[in-house]
Amino acid sequence: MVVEQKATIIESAVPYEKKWMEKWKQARIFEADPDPSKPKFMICVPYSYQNGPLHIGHGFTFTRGDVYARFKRMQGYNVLFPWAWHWTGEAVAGTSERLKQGDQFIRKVLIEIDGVPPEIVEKFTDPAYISKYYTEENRKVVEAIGFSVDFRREFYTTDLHPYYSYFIKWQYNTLRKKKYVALGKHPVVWCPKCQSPTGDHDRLIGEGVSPQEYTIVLFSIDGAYLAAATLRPETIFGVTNIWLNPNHEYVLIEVDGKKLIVSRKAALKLSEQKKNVKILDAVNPDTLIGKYAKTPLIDIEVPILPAEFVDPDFGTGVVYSVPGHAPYDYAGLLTLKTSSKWDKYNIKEIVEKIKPISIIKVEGYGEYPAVEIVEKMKILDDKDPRLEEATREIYSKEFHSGVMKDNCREFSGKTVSIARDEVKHKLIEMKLGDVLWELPEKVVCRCGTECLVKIVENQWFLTYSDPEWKSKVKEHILNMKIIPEEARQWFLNVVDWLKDWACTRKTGLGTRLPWDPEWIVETLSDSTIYPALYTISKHLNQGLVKPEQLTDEFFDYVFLGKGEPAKLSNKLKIDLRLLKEMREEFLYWYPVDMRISAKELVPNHLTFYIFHHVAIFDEKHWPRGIAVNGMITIEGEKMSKSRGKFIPLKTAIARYGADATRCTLLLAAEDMDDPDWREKNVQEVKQMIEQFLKIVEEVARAELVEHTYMDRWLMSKLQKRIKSITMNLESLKTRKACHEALYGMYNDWKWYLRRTEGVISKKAKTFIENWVKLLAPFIPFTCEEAWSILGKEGFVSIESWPIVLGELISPEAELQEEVIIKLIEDVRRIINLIPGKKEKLTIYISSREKIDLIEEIYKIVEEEGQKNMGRIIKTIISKLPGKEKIASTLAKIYVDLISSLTPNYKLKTIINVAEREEEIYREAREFISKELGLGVEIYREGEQDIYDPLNKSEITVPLRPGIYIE
RNA sequence: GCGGGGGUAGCCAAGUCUGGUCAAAGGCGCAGGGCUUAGGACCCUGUCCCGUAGGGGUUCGUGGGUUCAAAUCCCACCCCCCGCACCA
Repeated sequence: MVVEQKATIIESAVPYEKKWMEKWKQARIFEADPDPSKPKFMICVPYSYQNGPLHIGHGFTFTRGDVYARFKRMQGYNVLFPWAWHWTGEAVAGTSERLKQGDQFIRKVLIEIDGVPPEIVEKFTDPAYISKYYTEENRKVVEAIGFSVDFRREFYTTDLHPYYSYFIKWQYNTLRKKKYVALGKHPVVWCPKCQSPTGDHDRLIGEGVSPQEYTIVLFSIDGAYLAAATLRPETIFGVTNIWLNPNHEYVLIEVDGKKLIVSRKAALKLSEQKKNVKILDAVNPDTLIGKYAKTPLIDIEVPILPAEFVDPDFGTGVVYSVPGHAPYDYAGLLTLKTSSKWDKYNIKEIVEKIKPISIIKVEGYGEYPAVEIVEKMKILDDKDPRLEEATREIYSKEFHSGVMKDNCREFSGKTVSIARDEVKHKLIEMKLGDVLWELPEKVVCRCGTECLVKIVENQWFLTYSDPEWKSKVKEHILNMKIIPEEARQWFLNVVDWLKDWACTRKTGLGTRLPWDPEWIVETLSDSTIYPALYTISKHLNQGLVKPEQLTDEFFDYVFLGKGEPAKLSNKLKIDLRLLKEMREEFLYWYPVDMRISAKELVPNHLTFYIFHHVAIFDEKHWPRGIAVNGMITIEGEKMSKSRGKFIPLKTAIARYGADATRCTLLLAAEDMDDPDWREKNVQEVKQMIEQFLKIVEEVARAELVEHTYMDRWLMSKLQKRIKSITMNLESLKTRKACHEALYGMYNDWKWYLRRTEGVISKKAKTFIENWVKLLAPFIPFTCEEAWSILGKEGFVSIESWPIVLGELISPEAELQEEVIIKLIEDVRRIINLIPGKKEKLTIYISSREKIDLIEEIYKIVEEEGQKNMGRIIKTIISKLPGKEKIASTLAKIYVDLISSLTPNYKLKTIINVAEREEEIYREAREFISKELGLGVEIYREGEQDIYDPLNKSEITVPLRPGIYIE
């Protein structure tokens, strides 16, 4: 199959990005082979479904993966970051089908949103072509965005691929042997016209509606049964009558050897859910109304009455009435009492005798909650729309806090939620109950047909509900690295709640089930352990092994170590060395160290991924880590092709370049927060990246001086940045890490230049080199460019990650700068407060005696917290005779100083810097003067000839000088 | 309903685990200044309220509580977003 090349040109807005992409490719620096001398790190992201272009949502998750891969690679790990394409599923077939039918909307989306050239859209009537097309295009996007992928290992899924389906066959045979696959049946939303399940996106109406389980309760009458459907079987003890809608026709049907009376529509529904449903006869409800039927379990006779609120299209069209606890039923009785419409039935007398029966005790209500709420809301008949609301209220209250009263046989004293289940089972056991699946809301298929619920028979299930399997999975989840931590509980909950999963389909692309080939393994079920395939796909892609040679025995050996390689080599005619090499390679790379995905996959794919690994592999090969992240919004809105809120990655790259796209995404969110893509942000980031490159160019050109006064500070800051960026990356806090690497470093650099007045030292160049490295995982193209501008050989992508050099950390240099910044800040505040022109700043440094007080007061604060001001004041008075009057003010300033500095600085640092305080201001005098536009004079408290008109020198404390402005 | 996440200044968004350095990072917007032929970019300053000296007052969904001290801990409530299955 040939896919047109012109459709797949991806051009970045930034010229050098293409250059580096090609150089990487040429140098093959991202191809990873086993290397026993290095620790390995295998990272992957879930492959994406090839039914459209990769978009910025993919971009977000995948960029996080790439950043982590690049980071680990620079840290010296042998990193494997593989890639593949998901073709399995029914959506692509749906697109083809719609296109064939001439659906203009889908055509428009393909051309206008996805950017498919109009002349080839016609070929999209072949589902395989679609996936092929997007795979070709998206591969180019993955390269263009700079993901550091080993493309030798690439594959796509389904039996269209030479070997993928052999792998899936092995997987399913293995699961079946272990009894994790079983036959069963399950309800689906079904279109009778299309004769297929109607998934959410195949619907015109009823998105998100899923089948709900009703209990059928059989009331016997004349050798047949009235089949009432209910969500609340426990209310059977409060039944007073049965409702039929007299305006509609009912039918007598035979199911499982029993004769049932239901509405005509219900008969149709039942026939999709039960075998051998036969319609025997029409039944006119008039012939039943006024008669009595026998209630199961309690054997009492209840009358059959007319009610128009009964919807014959819903459930069975037969409703049993519980006026004590169901507002509709009580309202139905009210209607019968007040209206003369049904006089023909002569039921007035019967109706008069009916009294609600109280069977559930619920907080906040008396005997008859339904009666109460109907009266409270002043509802007068069964046509009142507020009955919906009343029903919801009572239903919910009783379900959550209701307890069955004494008149409920063996169910008395049980909570409603438990009794409901038990009554249902009892009824079914007695063959006086059954299950009916119903759609709580109307669902209409895209073809325009109203859907119903069908029970699909002989469906294959993955038995996720198996308690042993579950508990193994849960135990492993407790031991995994899960990022962020909150996701762990979510996983555990999902495992608890997961039921058996229908793992086969009849339509769409995929792999046939080996033992039952009319079924195709469903999309979420054929993509669980494929990362294992990456470890050997490199060899398979070379064509040295034919697909037919990939038998179950082959995979048993390579992945599970079963069997004798020599024998197997003989049998399969696979070179023994190659066979062993594949086994070795699997053992080298596996398990997956980190899998990164959006959080929407937690309740399905990611959990399945753990389940299947646990089921199939040795424990040492189970996944080590999972990181999940939020889902993209665009300008605050959910992504949506139909509303135009959709940005393909190729578009972002073409508009802003790969690095700006990556960086904008990374800066948008981390953990489970949803990132928001904003045009304004990406513009801003693009400029910032340009600014960064400009700085690198300037430094590369600059005449470097040997040393500046700010070098120590700059190096110290650098160490802190390295530490923080590394720590954040380690736990995939990509937002924080990227922010600090870009803006944090930038701020340090700006301050450095501001202080040195643009003079750049050799150390400063070191800072810039480190900056390039620290940014390399985030904006790799720009960093390669920067690296070469700095005159460096090779790729920064495979340089070593900076490590913290403890000896370069200088708290004194940092504190010194802080003191200067604080001084300037204080002066500015005062300048803004006092009127008039300011020309001169006088700084007063505290007397030397005050330095000793720092330690003494520090000790008091340590011992007693900040409470004991008295003791601090006394200490000050004893050390500074004659300062009694201002001792309390000084005490406060001291305490402020100490409590603000001690979290970051050791006492010794503070004292050392205080000793040098005068020197610090004298050194920075010119800078301070320039910053503030004031002349600067410096005095020490107590100095002779001191100029101090406001007596500011007196209330000074070390590192908190007095200020006088005039 | 169940499960998960969240409500912070004009807006976006950190901080919450590990209470005090938080009137609260960063960005945007806005205002003033510098640079520039001009604009853009860039740089500096300001941006809750009050204050002619580095101070004070009131804030972090709402209401309580714990504490010398709460955006941060505890309880209750209100509101928003996401998932709930055969769909990738």
